[in-house]
Amino acid sequence: MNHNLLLDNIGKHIELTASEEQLLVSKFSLLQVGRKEFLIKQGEPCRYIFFILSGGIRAFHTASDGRESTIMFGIRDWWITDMNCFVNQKPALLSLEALEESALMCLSRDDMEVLYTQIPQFERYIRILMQNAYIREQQRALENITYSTEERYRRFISKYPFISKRFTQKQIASYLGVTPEFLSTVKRKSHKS
Amino acid sequence: MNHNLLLDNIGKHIELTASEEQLLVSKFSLLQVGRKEFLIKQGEPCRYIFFILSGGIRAFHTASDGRESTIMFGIRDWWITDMNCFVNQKPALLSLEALEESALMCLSRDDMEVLYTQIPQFERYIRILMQNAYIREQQRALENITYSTEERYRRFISKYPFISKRFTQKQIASYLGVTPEFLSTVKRKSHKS
DNA sequence: CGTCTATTTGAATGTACTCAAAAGCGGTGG
DNA sequence: CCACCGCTTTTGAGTACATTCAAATAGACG
Repeated sequence: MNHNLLLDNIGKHIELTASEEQLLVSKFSLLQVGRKEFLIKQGEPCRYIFFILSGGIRAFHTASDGRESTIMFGIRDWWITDMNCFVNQKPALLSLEALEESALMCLSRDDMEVLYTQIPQFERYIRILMQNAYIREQQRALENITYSTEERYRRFISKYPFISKRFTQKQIASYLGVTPEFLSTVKRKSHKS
Repeated sequence: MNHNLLLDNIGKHIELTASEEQLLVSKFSLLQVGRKEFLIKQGEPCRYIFFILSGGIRAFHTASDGRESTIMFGIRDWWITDMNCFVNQKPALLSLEALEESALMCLSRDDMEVLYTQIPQFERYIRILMQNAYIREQQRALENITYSTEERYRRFISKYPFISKRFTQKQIASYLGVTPEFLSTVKRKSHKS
């Protein structure tokens, strides 16, 4: 079933009864998207949070001059959304684009609130998720201001080997905050040493 | 009382009964520190999460070459800790230093777990805090890779006017990830335009 | 197979850092 | 309360890092 991966993920952090599992699963719907389709478009409302069953998703921001900054990559077993817009009901600052054929479980904000109230353990699960997300992002901010581009590239590929294999240099460059041309020369110099 | 500010902060997000408030408050202890004292030292364990009643705290990382990267500033009505180390019981990656005389409410990890279990609403409160912290840090990562130093400086002082008045240029530079010398020239050019 | 996009490479330019020295400012002790 | 000391801030010259623009090559997709 589609729900197994989701329930396994949740089961790593909390325990649910069979009826709670049933309620939880009933609030999700399945979405299949193809390459280059968008889950969320910058400027539009963002109604769902997504759990990725398969495929690959990129979350990015487009500045007024057209430059893209990649905020995160999502693959199997990861959650993804524009959290600020999802939680605070604002127009999205991010776009979410499928980089491959992808399958997702979608949960609306209203249903999420229902789950918080009816399954207190679900709120614990999400607390832990948010906590880990916060720790990760703070770590990223630290690395951004502390390390050189070369070191940040090395750390990225060693921390997310799956991602660095499946996504392009250009996308990784926009995650690191450098141009693809510069990342190319950094890699060349890095190999020589 | 010392607890009022804390209970007011919590009360913005959830409602507690009188007995829950009493239990909650009983788990906190008061700590007063002077200028230049440390709450946490990098490399040592980090047992507490702190709620700031008054004063100012800086969280920073020191790299092997001695450079400091400021991760966050904390003032009255804010929570602060090295979350990764507090949650996962690892040696701290950050130091927390008082920049002024400060008063704090301290909560240990074990007591926090007790509160999660005994007061489900407290877990909701922390879920919301973690959610907001995640959103803020993601926003910061976005701004770091998208905007120029001048723009990031402008955004910082307009978002945190209190902080930019109370803390030094050097500290703000280390938060933005540039040298104090460069921040100085950026400010000069920014004024002229 | 052809087209479109990603990647590499190089030259010129701009951004940010290092090092050094002078000026400003705040805290502390006398 | 003032003077000194230490640290922060400013300023400038030289250097290293990173971008822009352009063109050639290589890969991916239909």
